[in-house]
Parts: sequence; C-alpha cells; structure tokens
Amino acid sequence: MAPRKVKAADQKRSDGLPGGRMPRSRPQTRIQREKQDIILEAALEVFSVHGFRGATIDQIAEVAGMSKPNLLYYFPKKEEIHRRLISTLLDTWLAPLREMDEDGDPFAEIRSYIRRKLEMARDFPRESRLFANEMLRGAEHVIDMIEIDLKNLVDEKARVMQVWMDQGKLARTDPYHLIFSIWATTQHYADFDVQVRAVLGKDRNGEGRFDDAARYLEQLFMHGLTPRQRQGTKTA
Amino acid sequence: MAPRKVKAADQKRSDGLPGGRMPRSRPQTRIQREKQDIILEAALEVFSVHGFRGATIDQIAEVAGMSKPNLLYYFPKKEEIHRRLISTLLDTWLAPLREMDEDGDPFAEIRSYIRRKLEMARDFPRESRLFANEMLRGAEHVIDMIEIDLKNLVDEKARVMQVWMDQGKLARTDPYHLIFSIWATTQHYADFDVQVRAVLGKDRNGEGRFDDAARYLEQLFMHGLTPRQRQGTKTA
DNA sequence: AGAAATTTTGACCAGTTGGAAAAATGTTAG
DNA sequence: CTAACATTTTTCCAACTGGTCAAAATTTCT
Repeated sequence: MAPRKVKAADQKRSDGLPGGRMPRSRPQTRIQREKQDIILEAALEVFSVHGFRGATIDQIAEVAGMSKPNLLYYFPKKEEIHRRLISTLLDTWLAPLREMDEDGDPFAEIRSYIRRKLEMARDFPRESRLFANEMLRGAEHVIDMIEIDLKNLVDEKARVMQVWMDQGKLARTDPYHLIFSIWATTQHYADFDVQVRAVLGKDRNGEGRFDDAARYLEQLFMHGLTPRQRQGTKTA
Repeated sequence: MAPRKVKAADQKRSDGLPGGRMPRSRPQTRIQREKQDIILEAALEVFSVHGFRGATIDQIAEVAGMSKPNLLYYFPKKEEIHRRLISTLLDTWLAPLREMDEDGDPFAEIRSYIRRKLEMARDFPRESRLFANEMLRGAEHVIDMIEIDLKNLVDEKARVMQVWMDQGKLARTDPYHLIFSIWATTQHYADFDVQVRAVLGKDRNGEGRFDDAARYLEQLFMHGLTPRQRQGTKTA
C-alpha cells in the first residue's frame, strides 16, 4: 500500500453550526432560513426513502434545485442535515402523546391519541419513514433522545394509564406495550404503505383506507381495553 | 470531457446464475453451497441494517470472511445476493399465515398466529428488518410478489375470517386491517427493537419483554375481537 | 501423480461520493 | 459608488464503490 500524504495544517471547524465561510455575525439571513428549509425538505424526501447511507448529497441537492457545493455551504456536513431533520422530527412526533390528558376520559383520550397518530401517518409519511429508517439501523443518531426524552414521556404516560387502570376505568394491561401497539398499528400505514396498498388492491386504494383503519383500530382498542369483571383466562 | 473507450467485445452473461467463470456442468459443488450460505448470512446481517444502497460489497465480504473478488465469484452482482435473500425470506415470512386453519377455533387460530409472528420477530429480527427496509423504500424488488402471492394469501384468509364473523364467532371488523394490525404489532418488536429496549429501560430488557408482549397482545386481540350483542358506542 | 476443473488472490478500473478551495457573482449599508 | 459581506459556481480531489481480469493456489477426478 502506498503511503498517503496528509497535510498537517488541514484543520476544519467541527462545531454544529454551519461551518466553512458562513457568517456568524448576524444570527440568520432571510435567504439562509429559506434555503435551509428547502434543503431540509429535499433531504427529508431523499433520506426517508434511502436512509442515511443510501442517500447522496448530489441527490438532495438536485431535489433542492441547487448545486452540491451550494448546498454544502449551508450544511457543511451530510450528517448535519440528517441530525437537524431528526431532532426537529422527534418533537413533532411525540406531540400527540404529550397531549394525552390525565384528567380526561381514558377512552376519549386514547381514541384521540390513535386518531392523531393515524393522521400523522397519513399526512407526514416521509417523517414516519425517516424515523423508521433510523430505528432500523439502531438509532445511532438519536439514541440519547430516545433513552431520555422519549423514555421519560412514556414513563409519565404509563403512570397515567396505570392510574386509570387502578380506578377500573381501563382494562388492566401493560401500559408500555399498549403504547407500543398504538405506535406500531398507526405508523404501519405510513411505513408499509406499499404493502397496504398492494394487499388492499386498486379498488380500495383511495384515502378511504385511512378511515377504514381508523374505524378498525378504534374498535380493536376500545373493545380490547374495556374493563371486565371476570377474566377467566383458562386456556386449552 | 474526454471520450471513453469501450471495448465492443465486452460481453457478459446476465442470467440469474453465478456468472463469470463459474462452471455450469455439474449442478453445485459442496464448497459452492457452503460459501453461498456464508455469503447470504453475511449479506443478511449487512442489508438488514443498511438497506440495499447503504450496504457495500466490501462490508459483506468482510463479514463473510472472504475477499471481495472471491465473493463476486459466487454472486457476480450485488443485486443477485439481495434478490436471493428476499425471495427466500418471503416464503418463510408468510408461512404462519398460511397455517391459519379455517376449520380450527377462530380464537385459537388467531392467538397462535400472533404467537408465531411474535416468535419470528424474536428469533429472526434481521429478516424482519430486511423486509421492513424493503417496504420502506417502495418494495422495488418484491412488488410483484407482494401484489400477487401476498395479496392472494391475504384475500384467502380474509375470506376465512369473514366466514367466522358471519357465524358470529368473531366480532365484525375489517379482516384486512385486522391482519395489518397483527403484522404491525408483532414486527414492531423486531424493527423497533432499539426503541422498545430504550423505553422499557435496562431492568425490563431481558427476553422477558417478548413474553410480556405476547400476554398483552393476546389480551388486546382476544378482548378486542370478542363478538358483542350490543355495541352502544355512545361516548361522552 | 498429473491433468483438469475449481477457488482464491492481487492488481486494477471507471464512476461515484463527500467535501475543499477559490474565484466569481450578488447584495447591502454607508 | 464601493467596501464588506453573502451567495453561488467552477474546478478539483482523495477515498470508496461495484466490478473485471489474469494469474496463482487449491481441490477434485482419473
């Protein structure tokens, strides 16, 4: 192997901020915000389909309608785009769960949580897929957020549900797995969209499938979570 | 731009079989089968995490413990490895649904279907992720199989469930979405494993989480699908 | 053993990728 | 207008990518 020459004076800034020759004086130009938004939008499009490694800067630049170096002027690192996307996403993503209100009616709360999640799957499928992609490859870039913010939020809501169960308003189950199942069933319609469409066939393929899903899930969870007096779980 | 010279006599075979200098006389050598298995195993490892575009041949070769040219001797195209993996997978993946028996007890059938799917998520998480990856990016490589084999199978089982519902043995719902929800909730434990672990925390992280999941899902679906006389869905 | 076939390796290639440098072109405040 | 700054384009590069090829090493068959 031939030895490689490395310029010793080759130093770069690696702070999170737009590096290179980007200005730091004034906080943000109008044009900066605009272009960054365009880039993030394009990146979402590409990352959500190909994942981080599969996506290329050229591709994103093309979708964003600008040259690669121009794009790199705003986000000097590919990773930076991805990180921005993800951290913005996580907030939006958890909003519905945050809104679940301890003082509300358990069934109404859960039902509207399911609805909202399903609406998100319908209206922001790219975000859902970006998230799924990230999870699939081990969540390298968000593991901290998941382990802290997400966990705390779920812990909190699990406690709320526990209270509901103790009050006999909700069937006794594992609140964590209950939350998982809501995530899974709703996000499925975004992440596995192709499969859902293929299986439903051309005729049932309009946006109506989300209404059907909403009806079905509502029934499943409402019935599934109704408290019962006797749970004769004698199997076989 | 400099003109590129192209050798006109540069012909390659592009049939599905191992190309290059591979023999065609005898069907398969022992060593061929062995190495191909090793490669497929390594490829599963890599593809399931990074997706098709994100995975590199070098990476797969390294995991497989052989040189890249050596690997390419067995699978002359990257795509070929992927295809083999996927088509093998789909069969295994659908097996549990195929076993759902019209003449069995509806609840027993559905329960054991859920169990089996959950076991697969536990025992073959890489396969599940490979599949999820494929779906996320639009199922390019399997769209036909999905649209035909998978759809047919689901159509058939949906009819079975419809019969059960007509007989009053199962609550009336959309059988398609019922199947979707089983897929979603079970595969979630493979595809979103990181998230599940993170949320459950270190203490609940053993394999026990699958038992908890099984219990929870059983309750959810069994209760959720029990037929009811009156469905007085008057809320608020 | 020895020929033939199979398997493995090392050197190599053209195209792509993330990114750097710098020059060229706006834009704006004084 | 012009200096100072912001934005964009052009050119370029080293590392990596999927893949080739001929030669060498090994296995298999007679």
